[in-house]
Amino acid sequence: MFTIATWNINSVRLREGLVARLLREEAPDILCLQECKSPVDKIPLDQFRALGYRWIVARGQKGYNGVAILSRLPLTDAGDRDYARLGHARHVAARLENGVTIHNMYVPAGGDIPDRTVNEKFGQKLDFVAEMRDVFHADNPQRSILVGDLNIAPREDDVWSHKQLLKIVSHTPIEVDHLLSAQDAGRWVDVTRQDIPSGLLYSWWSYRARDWDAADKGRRLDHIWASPDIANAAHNSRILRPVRGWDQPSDHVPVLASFDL
DNA sequence: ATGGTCGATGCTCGA
Repeated sequence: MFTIATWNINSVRLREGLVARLLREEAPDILCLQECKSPVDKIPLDQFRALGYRWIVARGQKGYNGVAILSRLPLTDAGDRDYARLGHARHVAARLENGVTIHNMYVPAGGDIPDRTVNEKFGQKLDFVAEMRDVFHADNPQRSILVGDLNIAPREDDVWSHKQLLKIVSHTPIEVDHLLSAQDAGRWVDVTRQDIPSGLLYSWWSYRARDWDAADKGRRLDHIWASPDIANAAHNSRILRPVRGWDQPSDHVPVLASFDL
């Protein structure tokens, strides 16, 4: 059995202490981070290594994006893909000794206006997710786990108000269609919703609220998917809402799942 | 309809 966590950390250097706290308190076997906002050689790896996370696979760039996989189980670098040819560090994969492949993804946020004719970033987001669909269609994932900040909340109960968010980037019908097409192309199972089939679930709350907890205007942007051959091994999904209340928090909280493999 | 807050960078952009 192993546990995996995904967390958009919004600067791994600023929040090195929060990462260490999560590793100490939850001790996931694998932690996938997004928005590290750091070149790989400036990620503070020594503290993570000291906590037992000796295997690290990462892609980085200065100031923006960046993905990293910290693991206390041996794993090897399984490459990356430049989805939508953006030249951004938004994907990296790793392989465990049991043959399981882990994809760590950071889908573009997509800007404010949900119209690709006036907002290039929205088009890039759609293209990114469409390429995910094509890749998974061409080569159906097996013994694979996909985690990350997908920046789309697909279900009505993944947002605080379905109606009020229909024209808000992250919950527009075209984004949801794209995400579900990518999920379906790979026969991916949404592990979090397999474990927690109903009810409101959020993994992100904006910084721009006076009181994020009281307002509770969240969205489920962070996901854990599994290929169908291992999806029944998944259990014990959790979203760590209290982490949003830690000092100097990320606007995202960790999402976890366990796999009996 | 608007503005609200973060982080990295370097006096602005992306989220």
